[in-house]
Amino acid sequence: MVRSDIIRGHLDSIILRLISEKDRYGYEISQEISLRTNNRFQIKEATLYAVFQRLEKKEIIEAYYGDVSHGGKRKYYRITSLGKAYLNELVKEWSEVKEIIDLFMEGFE
Amino acid sequence: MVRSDIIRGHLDSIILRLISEKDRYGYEISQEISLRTNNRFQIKEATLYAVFQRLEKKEIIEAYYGDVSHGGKRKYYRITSLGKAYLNELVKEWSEVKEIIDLFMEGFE
DNA sequence: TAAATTACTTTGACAGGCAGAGTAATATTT
DNA sequence: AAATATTACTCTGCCTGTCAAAGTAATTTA
Repeated sequence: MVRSDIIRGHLDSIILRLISEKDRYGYEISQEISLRTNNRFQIKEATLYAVFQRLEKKEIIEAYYGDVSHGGKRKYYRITSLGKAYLNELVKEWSEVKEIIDLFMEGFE
Repeated sequence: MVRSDIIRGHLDSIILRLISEKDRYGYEISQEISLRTNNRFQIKEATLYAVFQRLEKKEIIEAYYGDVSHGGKRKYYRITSLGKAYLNELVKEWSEVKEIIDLFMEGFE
């Protein structure tokens, strides 16, 4: 299980990337992250909804209520065009971050 | 220039890695990071010295004063054996983090 | 000798992430 | 039918890492 403070800062990217595939609601995203990472990483509820608030405020995503549910009312998020551009930047940034950290980490041992 | 909140959490790794090569002092590390990343990343002074304090408290590094300097008195840091083990973990963790984030980021566009 | 550079320290603020507690609706079990 | 589990979202208050800003001090260069 990866520490969450090491993923910190990349949550926007992960969540946006999932929403960019298709509109999704919070609980679904949480499950999807656990599934795809094989439980090596789990996002905490409080964190997830904080990310939504942040991204919505910046108009990177927008919300609407779904009609069906198997529990509490689902709030779906879709990515805006601003969000798409932002995600694009984040993806580029990620490859730069990898390069930079690898500069130091590679060739160890 | 990479945002520092995206590097956040990896500073311990970067700094420890540099100290593990040889004993180093703060100002030197700061210069070395700028140099190796070609100024794509610069560590802020306040941050650097906060990292030292944190790592020293956890006995991951230890300090001693150097004799020569070209300015203020140099405080050198060396990595402890505990620190070596810790760095080992961090390096492993980094490759896991890369894998996980790539799970989401790859195949975009 | 004044200014620039090298070198370290401290304080207070901010932002992201989290534990914990709570609300609500639907599904399952008893 | 009632109790319990699951699905689904929200809010408050705390913790930690990073940083801007300001300061101290010694050495080098102009």
